[in-house]
Amino acid sequence: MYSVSSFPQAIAHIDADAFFTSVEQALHPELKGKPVVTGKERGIVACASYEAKALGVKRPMQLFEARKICPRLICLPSDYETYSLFSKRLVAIVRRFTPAVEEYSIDEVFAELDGLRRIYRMGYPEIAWKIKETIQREIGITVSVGLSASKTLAKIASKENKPDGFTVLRARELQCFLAKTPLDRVCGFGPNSVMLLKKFGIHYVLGFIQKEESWARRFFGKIGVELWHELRGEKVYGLVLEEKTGCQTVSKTKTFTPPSGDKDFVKAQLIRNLESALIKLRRYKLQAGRLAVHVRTHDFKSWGVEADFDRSTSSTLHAVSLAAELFEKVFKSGVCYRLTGVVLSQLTEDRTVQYSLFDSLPKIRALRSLDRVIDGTHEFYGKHTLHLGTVLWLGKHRQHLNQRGDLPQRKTRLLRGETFRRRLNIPLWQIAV
DNA sequence: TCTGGGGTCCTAGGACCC
DNA sequence: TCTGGGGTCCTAGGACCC
Repeated sequence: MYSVSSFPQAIAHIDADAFFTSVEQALHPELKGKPVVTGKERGIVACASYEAKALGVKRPMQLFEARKICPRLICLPSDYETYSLFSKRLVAIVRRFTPAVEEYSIDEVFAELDGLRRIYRMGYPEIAWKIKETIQREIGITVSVGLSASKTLAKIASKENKPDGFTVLRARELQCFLAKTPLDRVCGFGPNSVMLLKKFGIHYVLGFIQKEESWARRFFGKIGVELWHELRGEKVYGLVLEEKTGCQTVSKTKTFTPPSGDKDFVKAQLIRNLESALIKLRRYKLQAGRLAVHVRTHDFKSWGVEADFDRSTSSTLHAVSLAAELFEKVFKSGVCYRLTGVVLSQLTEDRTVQYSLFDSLPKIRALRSLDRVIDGTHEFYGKHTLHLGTVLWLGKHRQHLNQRGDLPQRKTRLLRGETFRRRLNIPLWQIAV
């Protein structure tokens, strides 16, 4: 099965160890050696330092739970902008060695090393080691590196000796190595695939690749075949070298406890998500052509529907009518829900406005100016200072939610009609949309 | 493992057409 | 009333990733 003694290609996977907390520790040396987590803003552990992990803190754990386990725990809010800067520096270092670099996520990079041996006068493992060492020296955080013939194998290898790991997976060692590699190490095998494989008596990766290719296709579809080849050291997935061009969707979902069957309340949750998603959309100067609305019931069943807007939009008041329409389709009375969410898709840049024959230009302009006011108010007074009236139904449960700390302690005043208009200083007809 | 939030991609099945 | 075969597009749902 593996006749070649070494792979013709070499792909390195570089994975930063506990990235967010490592950055914090690099920036604040007094945090080094201490149990640190980030995620304070959401109340769950987004990332735990190895010191915290050693004490049993895991991701995603509720913060109060984590504090129970470890009273000395240092909780920090996630500072994504700083982490992104570190991420860019890390990528830039790898690019010095080879132009074939994929930014897989904020803390992971793939690099193709083919053809570099002659330039650097060293083997692939030595080049990979040099990259690892340079990153650690220059930005002060450790990374784990895996080197093999395919992305999937390189990723398995980088996980092997975390943190600060360095694992080379050669063709001749593959069989031995995969005989001990559990299935969930494979990027692409989630809980469902693992469960199915175990039903066939397969518990390690070697068992999977010893099956026929047709078998992999039959039970695991396209991805199954791709992984089957990748795991045998046959490269299927190339590196995606293009820089990421913005996002393809913007979504916002939120779970609420306890679950509720109150239609107004559930709808208010949904509209609030819509507001948040649109704020984000406008911040990126995008507009959406399509909206999806989804809910999850108390017993974790999900439903969703989607539809196109009559024209691309980033306006809250414009979007809300379609959201309400879709909500009617998806909501069933007598059912308790625990989550609502929206997904905005078919995103385009905001200047390419498509006016239909029946759109009134002044009305569109009015909606835009209203959104500017809304965004400006949020910047000044904080998010969700201004709401659509529907959202006030949240107030029905406000007291209860406040006890749980789900809502900020803030007085809400209903601005309607004349007061609203005067506050915002916009002509009355603009509000009556 | 009793489950947070933001994403991407795949696929089965229905509608509709020839 | 039953009815072939094939194509495309769309929708809803699921699996998986970080």
